[in-house]
Amino acid sequence: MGRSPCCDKVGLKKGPWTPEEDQKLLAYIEEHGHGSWRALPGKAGLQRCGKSCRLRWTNYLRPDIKRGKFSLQEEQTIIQLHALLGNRWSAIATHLPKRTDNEIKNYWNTHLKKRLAKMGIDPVTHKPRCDALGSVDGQNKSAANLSHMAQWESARLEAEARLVRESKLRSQASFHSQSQAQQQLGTSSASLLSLLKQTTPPPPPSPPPPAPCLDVFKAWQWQSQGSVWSKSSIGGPLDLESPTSTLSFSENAVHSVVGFGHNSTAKIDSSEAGGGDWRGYGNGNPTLSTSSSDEKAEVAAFPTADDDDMVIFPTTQGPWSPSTTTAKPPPAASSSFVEGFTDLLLENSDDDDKNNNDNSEEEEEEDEGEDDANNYWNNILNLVDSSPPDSPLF
DNA sequence: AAAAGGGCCAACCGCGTCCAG
DNA sequence: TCTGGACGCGGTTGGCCCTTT
Repeated sequence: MGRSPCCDKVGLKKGPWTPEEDQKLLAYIEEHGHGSWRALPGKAGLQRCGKSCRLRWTNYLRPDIKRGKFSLQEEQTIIQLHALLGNRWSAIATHLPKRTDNEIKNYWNTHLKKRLAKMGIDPVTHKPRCDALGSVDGQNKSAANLSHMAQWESARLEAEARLVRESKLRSQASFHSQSQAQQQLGTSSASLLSLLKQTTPPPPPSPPPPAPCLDVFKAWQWQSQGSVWSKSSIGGPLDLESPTSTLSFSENAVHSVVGFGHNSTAKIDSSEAGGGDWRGYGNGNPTLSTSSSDEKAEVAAFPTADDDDMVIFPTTQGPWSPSTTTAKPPPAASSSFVEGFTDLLLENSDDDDKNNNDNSEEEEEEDEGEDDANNYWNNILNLVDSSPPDSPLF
């Protein structure tokens, strides 16, 4: 493949932007919008290629860009999302609305990557490194469990995403095929979470789909009230009987735009869910839950490394409900998002993070190894739980 | 005080994807 | 269905600035 660079034309300026150029670009976009980037430079009187203009706008001139140091919360978000998404900076940036992907990427490469390495966590895989975990068997096992959970979840997501896509294709082919697809979805959920089903009553029969629109990714909803097994933000009784998945079909495909950290319901219209942009799911990282009905089971299930021993994570922050499954209690306190992870971060902060020392007073006891790893991944899971619904990934 | 080294960040490059014709 | 233009994304680079020697 390969296309010639858009700035091959002689006479086009490259390199740092001058204030005059910024002003021209700003003024033009404010008045006309950017429209076609290709055509913009000529209209705006800039000797730049459209790409350069776009970059300058999105990374610097855009009015909604927050500049300056990253807050601790932002750091946590980046790290946790990177654990789930990898180097998909644009996707990560959607969770930090006022930060650009470029900025996040730079910050990661220059600060966070090093800090994680210092913590003994591989910044690429986010797995604790063996040499840093200590030699205690329990610690190693715990780390193995945690990474196993993440890997299992990734695989699960990939499988479900694939099935959603397939179901969409089928639904487009014919109404009959659509029913088939749903059957497969149910089957998939059943197989993926069969262990879970062993300990919970079977879900009620799924009603026929009202429309061929898929509302995917209803799971991981933020529950501000802290109810572990709660229903979707729409309300209604809690369905503990359907821990399978929450892929639902709804009449109206809606984009629900809710701010990060608030009650959120991820909805993706059928075009996105089926034939649309699934790039974000390519590596199977983001979380997808499906259900056979409109019920949204607020649960994420992970096998441990033992695999015969399912761990059920409440996807909300709140008290663990022992009545839900035979599972173990949550492995670490997810209730303190900041404390656990922040301590980890601050503990390993470089000198350049001294501005965050407000929290350092809270650093007290630390259970090295297992607790750290638990906190690390639990916070990642919590973050997924609270991910913004308008993200292309969740 | 000057040179060297490293960190940081804005900008560029090339590839992948989307979409209209 | 195919093709090419346009855009978006992630990796990389160049150069400024700060710190260290």
